[in-house]
Amino acid sequence: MLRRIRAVTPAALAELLRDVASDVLANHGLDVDALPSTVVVERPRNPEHGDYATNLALQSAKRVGVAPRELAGWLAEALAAREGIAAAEVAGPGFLNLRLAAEAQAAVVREIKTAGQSYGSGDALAARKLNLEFVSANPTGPLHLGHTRWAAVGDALGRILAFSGGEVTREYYFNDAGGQIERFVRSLVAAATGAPPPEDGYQGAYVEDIAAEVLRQEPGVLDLPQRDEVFRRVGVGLMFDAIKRSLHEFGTDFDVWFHEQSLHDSGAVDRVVGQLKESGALYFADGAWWLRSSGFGDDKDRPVIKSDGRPAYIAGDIAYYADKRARGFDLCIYMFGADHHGYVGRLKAAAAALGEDPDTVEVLIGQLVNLVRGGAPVRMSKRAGTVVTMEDLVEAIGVDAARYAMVRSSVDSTLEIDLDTWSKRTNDNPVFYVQYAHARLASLDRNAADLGIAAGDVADARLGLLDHPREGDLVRTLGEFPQVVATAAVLREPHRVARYLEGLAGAYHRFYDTCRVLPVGDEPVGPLHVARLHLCGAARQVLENGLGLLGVSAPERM
RNA sequence: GCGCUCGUAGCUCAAUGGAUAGAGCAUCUGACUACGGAUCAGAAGGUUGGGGGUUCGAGUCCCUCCGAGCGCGCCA
Repeated sequence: MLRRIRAVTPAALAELLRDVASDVLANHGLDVDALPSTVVVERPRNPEHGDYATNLALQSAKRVGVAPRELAGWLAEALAAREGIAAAEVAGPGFLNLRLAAEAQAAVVREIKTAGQSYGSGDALAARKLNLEFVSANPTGPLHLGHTRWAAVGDALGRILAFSGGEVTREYYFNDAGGQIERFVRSLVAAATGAPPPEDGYQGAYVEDIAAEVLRQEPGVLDLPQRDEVFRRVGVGLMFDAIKRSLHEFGTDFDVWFHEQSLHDSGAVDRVVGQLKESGALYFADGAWWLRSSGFGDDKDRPVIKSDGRPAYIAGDIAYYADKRARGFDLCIYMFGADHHGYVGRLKAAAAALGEDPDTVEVLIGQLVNLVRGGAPVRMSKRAGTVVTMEDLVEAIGVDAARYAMVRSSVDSTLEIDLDTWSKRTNDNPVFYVQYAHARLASLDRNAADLGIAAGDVADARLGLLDHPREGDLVRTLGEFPQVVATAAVLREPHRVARYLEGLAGAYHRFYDTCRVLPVGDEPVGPLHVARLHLCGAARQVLENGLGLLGVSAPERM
C-alpha cells in the first residue's frame, strides 16, 4: 500500500511556513503576531536557489527583533524536520531556499486529476456579489477595437472571478436614451431617403444596411407621419441585435442587457434625483440641478438635470448604480476605455453622494488598441467607415487569436496587435504555442489508447518516480495554477493566466522533449510510463482549465 | 495649465518591494531511422527615459524633469 502524501504546493507550503514560524517564535518566547499577514512563496528563477523560496525571515526580522539570517536559520532547522522537505537553507540576506521531496511535489498530479475541471478554483472572492459591467457600447454602430478588448478581458475576468468563488453577474448597459440615438435615427432616415448624411450623423456601410433593412421590414414607412419613430424602434433594434450577435460569436455573453431607457420609464431616475435633492447633494444654479461632486473627490460639480429640464447622461448612471446596489451587489466593477477615464471621479462621487461607500465602485481603464499589418497601422474598416471593428479583427485572425491577443497584456498599456503575427500558424503566435501543447497532449492520449495503455487510477500511481528536473519543473508549474488564478482575480488581471499558460506550455514542451512517455517497441508498460501519463493528463487538464478561463478553445487537433 | 495611463532587449510584451530584470519574435549556432520539429538546446542582445529620495533590498513606492497616448462639455 502506497503511503499517501499531501501535495506540497506553493499554497500548502505557505501554510506550512506559517505554522513552523509560529512554533519557532513561540519557542523563543517571541511575538507570533510579528509575522506578516501573508507568507510569500515563490519559485526562484535560479535553480540553485531551490524549488521554492521565501522571504519570510526578511519580512518579519525587524518586527521580531532578530537578525534576518538568524531567524532564517531557526526556520530552516525546524522546516528540515518536516515531511516532504528535502532541504532548507539560508541564503543571501536571509532568504530561505527549500527543496522538496519528489513524491511530495508530484502529489499535486493526484490533486489535479481528482479535482478535474475545478482544479484552480478557489475562494478568494467567496461570498462576494459582483456586478461586472463592460463593453456597453452605444447602439449607434458596430463594436470597435476598444470594445473588443473589453469583450475579451471582461469576459475572462468574469470567468476568473466566478472560478474564485465570486457570484458574478455580467451586464451590458445600452445608452439608448440620449441625443446620439436621435442622431443615429436621423442618419438612418437620411440614408433611406437618399439625402446627404447629417453633419453630426453616423456614416459607414452599416448605416446603409440598417436603413435598407428597415425599408424591407416596413415598406412604405417613408410616407408615414411616424416615420422617425419606426426608424428608431426598428433601426435601433437591428443595431442591438447586431451587437449582441457579434458578442455571442466572439464567445462573450451577458446575463443582463440593461437599457438606460428603462430607468427613465420606470421613474428610477426621478426617484434618485429626488433623493439627492432631499439630501442636499444637488443644488440649483443657472437653471440646472448640480451634483456637489467636488465635495466628494471629483474635479468639479456636474449637472444632473440640465436647464432644459432633461436629465444629463450622469442621471441615468446614478440611477443605474443605485439599481445595482438595490439588487444586492456589494461591488460594481466598471470597465471603461481610456477616453472615458475622466468619468471615474464622477461615478465615485455619485456613489458617495448617495451615502454609499465609493469603494463599491471599482473602475478598470483599458488603453487603446492599434492594429498593424505589414508594418503599417490599420485604421480603416470596410463597414464602419472610420474605425476597425470587432468583425474586422475576427475576420483577419479568428476568435481564439483575437481573444488571446486582447487578454495576454495588461489593460494598462496600449496594445499593438500585429495581424501578421496573430494569423500565423507557428509559435510566433502565442495562442498557437499554448494550443499546440494541448493538441500534442490530446494526440498522446490517442496514441496511448491505440496501444491499449491505460494510466489507471492515479491513486495507485508511483508519482515519486517523477524526479527528472524537467518533470520537477512541470510539476511545480502545475502547482502554481491556483495561486495564479487567485492573483488574477484579486488584481483583476486576466493576462496573468495567459502568461502562466505560455510558461506551462513551455514547461510541458521541454519535458516532452526529454522524457519519453509511452513505451518504445515491445517495452512493457512500467510504473514510470504510468506516472508520466498521469503527469501529462494533469498538464492537459490545467491547459484546458486555463484556456477555458480565457474563453479560448483547447483543440484536440490543429 | 490640470488630471489619468504609460515609458523595460532591435520589435511585441512580462515581472504583487526580493536574489544575476524575463519570455516570444528577429539574428547567429545546434538537435529528427521514437510518442505532433507547430518542438527543443545554446549564443548574443539592458544604465528598466534622466535625476534625486524612502530601505536590508526599487523596474515597482515618493519627489522632480523629459517624452507618448487619452481626457478636462448644461455631449453621450
